[in-house]
Amino acid sequence: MWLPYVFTYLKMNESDPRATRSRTALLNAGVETLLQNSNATLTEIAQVAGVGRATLYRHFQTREQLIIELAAESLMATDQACAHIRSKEMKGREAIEAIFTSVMPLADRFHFLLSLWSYVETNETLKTTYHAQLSQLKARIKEAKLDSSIDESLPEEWLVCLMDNLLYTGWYCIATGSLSASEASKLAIRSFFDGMGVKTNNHSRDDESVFP
Amino acid sequence: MWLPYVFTYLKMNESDPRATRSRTALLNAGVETLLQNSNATLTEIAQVAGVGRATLYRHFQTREQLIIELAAESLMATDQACAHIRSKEMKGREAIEAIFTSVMPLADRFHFLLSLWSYVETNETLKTTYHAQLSQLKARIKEAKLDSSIDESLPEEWLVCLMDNLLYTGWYCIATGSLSASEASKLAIRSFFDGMGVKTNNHSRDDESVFP
DNA sequence: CTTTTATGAGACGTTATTGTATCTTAGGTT
DNA sequence: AACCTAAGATACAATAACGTCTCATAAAAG
Repeated sequence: MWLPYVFTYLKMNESDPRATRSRTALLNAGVETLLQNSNATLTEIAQVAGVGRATLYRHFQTREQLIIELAAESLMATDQACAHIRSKEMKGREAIEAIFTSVMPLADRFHFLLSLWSYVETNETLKTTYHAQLSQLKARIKEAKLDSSIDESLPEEWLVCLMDNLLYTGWYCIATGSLSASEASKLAIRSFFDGMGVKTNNHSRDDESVFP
Repeated sequence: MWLPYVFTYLKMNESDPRATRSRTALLNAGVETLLQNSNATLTEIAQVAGVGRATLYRHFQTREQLIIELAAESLMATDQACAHIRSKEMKGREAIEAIFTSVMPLADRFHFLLSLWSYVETNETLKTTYHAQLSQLKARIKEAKLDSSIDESLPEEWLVCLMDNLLYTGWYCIATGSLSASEASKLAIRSFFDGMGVKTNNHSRDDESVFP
């Protein structure tokens, strides 16, 4: 499992099952609590985790370090969700559809990451990882333009931001319970390539309507 | 001009030019400062406004009241930007295109409103206004489905959230300087109805590409 | 069974921000 | 010119949250 090499703070033996249990509980509680309220206190996070506040401070030196590590885990989760896209060397539209399909079940983590971006911006390791992901995404967009899946006149920044926000839209609809992750990813793919108009020609891979 | 009837707190004569000047400066500084950092302090807001902190407290009883009033102004701004759509009784796709065109120059206010939603949720007047706007938007979407501009199988919640996020995408690109409000609204309209694929048929009103 | 170590509870100090109050000054009205 | 009133500076009190420290307990290791 990914080791938090981004910083070296460590007060105890991480292989002790009590320490592993506490740390995992804190990270999970951190995402859950901070997604609901980005100003949630450390006391609230510890309570949700079911551990003492002093224990939280044994695992994370400061509030900022907890958040940085939560952001690192979210980045790593989305990165690992896309690992098969790299290993299979998917390109263009195929890769973009796979990104939507793979990341949408993690849309909560993705949204969480964006909501705490001001913390992430100060951490060089996280910025490096994020920018590596962004470069790969831009390469896939460029390929989709070459294979005529995307109109090549469209600005790259708009396309990247649109993909981010389609993931957000999916997260929102999943969170409110109106869509499953699968439905949301299909709608995101359709929104991205075909828009919300009535379908008039058959260049979409998934031809049948998302809803009967 | 819209009077903040949502609450009756008022310590001084609002028609005094000094009071009007201070209040306007505080509201503008409030949006600017809180957009950058939703946790900005009242001291920071007063400094950006160029008024004393005590003056801020003469105009707004608490931090929360300032924010509620900022949200009210943002709601009113977007509502007034769409007034001509109502007065001309625009429907369906025409109305939706006009919404994008009218609101996009106010995308910063719109984004600001969404970022402070947790405050708004506690204010009945703001919620009422927002839900009235939402009902009108849903009516326009329903009309667009009837005039075959939107695939009627698509879920309403997705469509509404997508429009919100297209405005956010526009705001982001305007804020980073890569697009003008006009360019952004055209891209939002195209993204919404046609998606990012290569154009293969001519059902869009604005047929020429956004970019040559 | 003994030793080691992670943890929980609680006390404490520090800091930042909010909110209140007062006095003096200067802008606006009559 | 006189009067009224909005504002700026500053001091003060209260509160919330962060971060540190200590002691006793219990879980894990040997």
